[in-house]
Amino acid sequence: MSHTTDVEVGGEARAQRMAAGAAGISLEVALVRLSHLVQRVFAEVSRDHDLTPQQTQLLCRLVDGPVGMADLGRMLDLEKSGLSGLVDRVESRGLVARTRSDRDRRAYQVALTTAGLQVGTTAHDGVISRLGEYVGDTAQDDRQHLTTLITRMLDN
Amino acid sequence: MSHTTDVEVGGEARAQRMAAGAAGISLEVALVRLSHLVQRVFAEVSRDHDLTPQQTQLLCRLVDGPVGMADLGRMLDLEKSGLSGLVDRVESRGLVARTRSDRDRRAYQVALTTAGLQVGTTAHDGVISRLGEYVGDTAQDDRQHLTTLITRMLDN
DNA sequence: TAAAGTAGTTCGCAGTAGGAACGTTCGTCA
DNA sequence: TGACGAACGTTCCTACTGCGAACTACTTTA
Repeated sequence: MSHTTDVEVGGEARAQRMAAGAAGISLEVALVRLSHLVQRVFAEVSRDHDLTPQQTQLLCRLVDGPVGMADLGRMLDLEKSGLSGLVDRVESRGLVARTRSDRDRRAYQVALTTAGLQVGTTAHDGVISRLGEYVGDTAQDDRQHLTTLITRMLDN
Repeated sequence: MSHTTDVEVGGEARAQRMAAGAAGISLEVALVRLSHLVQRVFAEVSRDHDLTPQQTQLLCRLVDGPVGMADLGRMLDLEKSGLSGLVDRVESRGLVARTRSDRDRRAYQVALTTAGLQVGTTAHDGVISRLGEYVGDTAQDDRQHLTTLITRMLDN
């Protein structure tokens, strides 16, 4: 009854499609590949700063100012327990600090420390500039247009 | 000398920018957000199939036919040890099988089993169709425009 | 003021992912 | 042919990720 009884191989029939590159693909597939590229950029930049991609993501989300845990969880699509752990680890590196909210004494505000602001800013800039290299020399009009298209997807 | 000595909070100055939504952002930031959206779609679809996002990613990469471990590692940006573990876990669910290559007796070919092809195909289709919903009623011209930009980035 | 809801934490667990050390097999060069 | 270096994978170890459940503490509501 184990899985070893059924290991017939399937799917060879589709192998004739072009195997690599990014030629002749649909927008949806392109989006998946793009996401992968962005993740890789994050991973590379993170390594430069001795952070994990998620930690970098957290720092980048804080450069515009402190955010409450609940909002942060929504931003990062994390369950509260997962976020607790992430903030714990980054806090233990002295990059982030928790402060009790004045209005609601249950809630925390998560803010960058001085060191965290430094790391977060350069990491953020690093991600943006590397992505900029991939985007290349696109006219300002096109950039604006594409940004609008993407924004519409995001607001969906 | 511990980190607890320096927890001054910085970065408040930037807080005046608009905090939420996707308004007034650069193309690069839009790309990061978009990547996040794709990851979320993967997570949702994966949950429907009782898989993790990475396992889904693996299956989706195999629907076009068997792939060697080394190529798979390049595709998924994984170190060989990480890939070993991933394939182990998916294999133990009977969704994938390793076969020794004929030409090179060190190498494996990873292929979907019959069950794996089923799951992989529906997961793949699920991701594509959900992304299609986000793309929504984007004009054909605009779709093409976006696809072209992304393709150029990927070929970089 | 009691009940219900919200904000976070802790714990346990499975999965992710890198690095180092290792065994095999392959290709090449003397 | 035989030795050596390179390539393909695996195992072990470690830190991190992220979910769910149970819990504490504060807030809101009725």
